[in-house]
Amino acid sequence: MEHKFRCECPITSALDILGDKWVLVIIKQMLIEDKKTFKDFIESDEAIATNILSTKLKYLEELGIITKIQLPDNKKSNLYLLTEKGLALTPIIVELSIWSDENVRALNKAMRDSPEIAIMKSNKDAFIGMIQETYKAKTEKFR
Amino acid sequence: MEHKFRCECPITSALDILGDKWVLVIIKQMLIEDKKTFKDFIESDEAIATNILSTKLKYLEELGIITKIQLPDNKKSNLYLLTEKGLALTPIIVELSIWSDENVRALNKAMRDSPEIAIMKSNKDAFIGMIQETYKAKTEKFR
DNA sequence: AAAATAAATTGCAATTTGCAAGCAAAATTA
DNA sequence: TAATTTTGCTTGCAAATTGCAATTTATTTT
Repeated sequence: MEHKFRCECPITSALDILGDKWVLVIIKQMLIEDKKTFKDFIESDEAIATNILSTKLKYLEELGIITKIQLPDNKKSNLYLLTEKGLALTPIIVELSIWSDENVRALNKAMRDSPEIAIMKSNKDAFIGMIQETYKAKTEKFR
Repeated sequence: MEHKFRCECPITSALDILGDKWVLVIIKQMLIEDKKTFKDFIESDEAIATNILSTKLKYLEELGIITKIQLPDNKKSNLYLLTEKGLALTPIIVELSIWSDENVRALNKAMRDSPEIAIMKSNKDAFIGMIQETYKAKTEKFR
């Protein structure tokens, strides 16, 4: 459980947790693509390998960013849900979205455009709040 | 120069570029710790290895996130400066800062607290603008 | 001219990521 | 109820990335 941090800097410490190829992708999939089960993540466009997914889900649970839930009527599939700590990553996801739209599009010709990007930019806080409320509304029945 | 992207998602594409242990740390060091030369980065708290620094600086230059500059009076040390594309990462750095202050502090006892965090939260946009303007003011003499 | 400095590069070890296959428990189908 | 499929996860091994230590080259400084 004890995490290794490179130094005393808050930003670097955040990146000690989030700074890798998969962690924020998994958060994004939960937050805005409605992914909840192991299967959901495996079938996503990003095509994460099962061993890596398994490792990252455990890691995120240990850090309190997600929780693993067993439904009473289904003992096979688990549900992975964002905690408040995980939901609080929404502003970072939104800023990544905006930066990407403006600066990565030229490099990735295949990138899809999000119609919400204009709304997102014109009223960031409202957009962030809306995403978080939508997520809570969709998941509260499982908790 | 051609970058590999995992899929069509803008957020994942941003993370294909930024999602690793070092890229955003280097950006942070330039933006708010005034690091400009190879030596500056090497001597930082994060203690990046020279081979990795060298690789990442080339990578960031290729992507147009930083530029490498030779001063006329010094042919030995190079200056690495953020481009507009790099400066546009400021909101992401600020959001990482806020999330870390609220959610990582408990895990990293050694983390220093930033007195600016209250101002940062109360007026995000102004704070972001201030950081960007300060950076531009400090670096314009080299361009 | 000699020493020191900045910016790398190189070789090798350790860690992380990725692929393919396998496996156990639960759920579905025949 | 027996056979099959699905879900979540583990394991073995290959490939890629990261890290350390030593070396190198081109400038500056002494």
